[in-house]
Amino acid sequence: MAVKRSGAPGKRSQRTSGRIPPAKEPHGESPLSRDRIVATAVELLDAQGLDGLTMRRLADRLGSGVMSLYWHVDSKEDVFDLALDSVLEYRGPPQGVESQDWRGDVVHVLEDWRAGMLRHPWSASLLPRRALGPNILSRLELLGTTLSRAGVADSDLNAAIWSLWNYVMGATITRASFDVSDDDRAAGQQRLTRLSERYPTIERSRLLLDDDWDGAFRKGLGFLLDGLAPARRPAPDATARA
Amino acid sequence: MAVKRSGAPGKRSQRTSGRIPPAKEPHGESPLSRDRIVATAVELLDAQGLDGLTMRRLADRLGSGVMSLYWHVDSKEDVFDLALDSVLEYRGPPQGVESQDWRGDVVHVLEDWRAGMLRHPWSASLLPRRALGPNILSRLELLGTTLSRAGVADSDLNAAIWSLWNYVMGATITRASFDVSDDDRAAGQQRLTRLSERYPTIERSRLLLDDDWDGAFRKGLGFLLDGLAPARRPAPDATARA
DNA sequence: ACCTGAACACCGTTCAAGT
DNA sequence: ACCTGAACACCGTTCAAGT
Repeated sequence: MAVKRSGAPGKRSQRTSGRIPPAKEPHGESPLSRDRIVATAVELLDAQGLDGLTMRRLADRLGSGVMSLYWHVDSKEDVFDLALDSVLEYRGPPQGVESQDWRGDVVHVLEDWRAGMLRHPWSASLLPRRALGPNILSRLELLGTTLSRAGVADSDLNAAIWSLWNYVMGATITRASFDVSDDDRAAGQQRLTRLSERYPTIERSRLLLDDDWDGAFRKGLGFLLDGLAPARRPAPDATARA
Repeated sequence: MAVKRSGAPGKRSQRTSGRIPPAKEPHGESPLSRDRIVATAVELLDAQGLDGLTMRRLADRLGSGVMSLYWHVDSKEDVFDLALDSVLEYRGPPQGVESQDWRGDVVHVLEDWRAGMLRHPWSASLLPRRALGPNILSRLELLGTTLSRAGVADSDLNAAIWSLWNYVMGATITRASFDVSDDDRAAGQQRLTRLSERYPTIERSRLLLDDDWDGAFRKGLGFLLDGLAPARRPAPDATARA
């Protein structure tokens, strides 16, 4: 029964930030560092996918021996956690402004989230398996404040947050996985057509051929937000009506 | 660039069904068969999780040499596909009845789906990575017909199906992953509390402590269905309006 | 403080045989 | 038709050393 560690700081917590780099970070044979390892891991994951990340390959790319990595990093699991969190960093939007458009705000937060994950297709499927890192927590926080400011009642807040989380994660994981090959989907639909007497409804609606992922994401999100709207407290200036 | 095969029948498609078993399937050293391999793989996955499935361990459990498996099965990937689809089998509900309660119907379909995946926690996270097997297609078909019968317009049908799919997948994957350890969530919330100035909203709402998964699932699904309701065509007997 | 190679206990799969 | 062991090219990580 593997127990997931929730991001314990690790034995040696060395932060590289705050010290001036020796003016030679770009390439060259710079010394190993936690940050460099994580950055290279992300490169490797982007290029080769989840299975492509290997401690040995990672060391190769860094021009070091495999075991050198283990000085900076606890395990391969650790590398996954760090890579994931580094990729989900969020540069907040103009937070000061009190927007009037709550729907637009929520949509923006979630589309940014989705886009961030799709830029690193391995990240979406990795995320739910891992402990929630600081960057994920701050995205959840942002979602929470946006919804709260939009007027969602406290008693509905958690359910609202999780329902949006579920929607975004489901959509993004699905999209990132299917995106591998469109031929596949076409082949799938063809198979469907051949079996149209078994799956008449989704065959008729051409469910597997619809490739407007962004549009479908927005439309479905619209449904969910429509359903969420009544959960909002009546705005101060609106007529109260249960 | 790994290409996902969409369930091609494989070189040797041998169906065991339709022949009378030699009256000794239960244990004993029955001969290897595709079905026996798949069943044992599911056992192993249930017991040890995704990483626990190994061709070598699988062969051990079956009392055979490793390479014997490869006669019945193309690869480990193949085993995953077969195990997944076998677990998602759907014994349809009383299909004949024309229910009046479209919401109840949809909720039932989706809760059954979720429950099925949670019975095999590895299945949810595996599903989106794989080609859609026949059993998944028939669940999508069932969802489609239920929505269609409920009156969802054809032009909204695909978006409605995918939004519900996204929701169910996101919820189930999240639940199946977090379920490993509750201590973790508690620890997470404690860390949150320590950092409450950074995440005040979700700290206050105790987002990470809420452990009523089933309730949250149903409530969020309620939001989504509320939003979906207007997408229905006015029922024949209702007053048409917009 | 940081890096290393040898070694261990594993993997999935190819291949050439066995019955 | 079905099963097998040896072998290959990999894994992550421990350990005992090196500087």
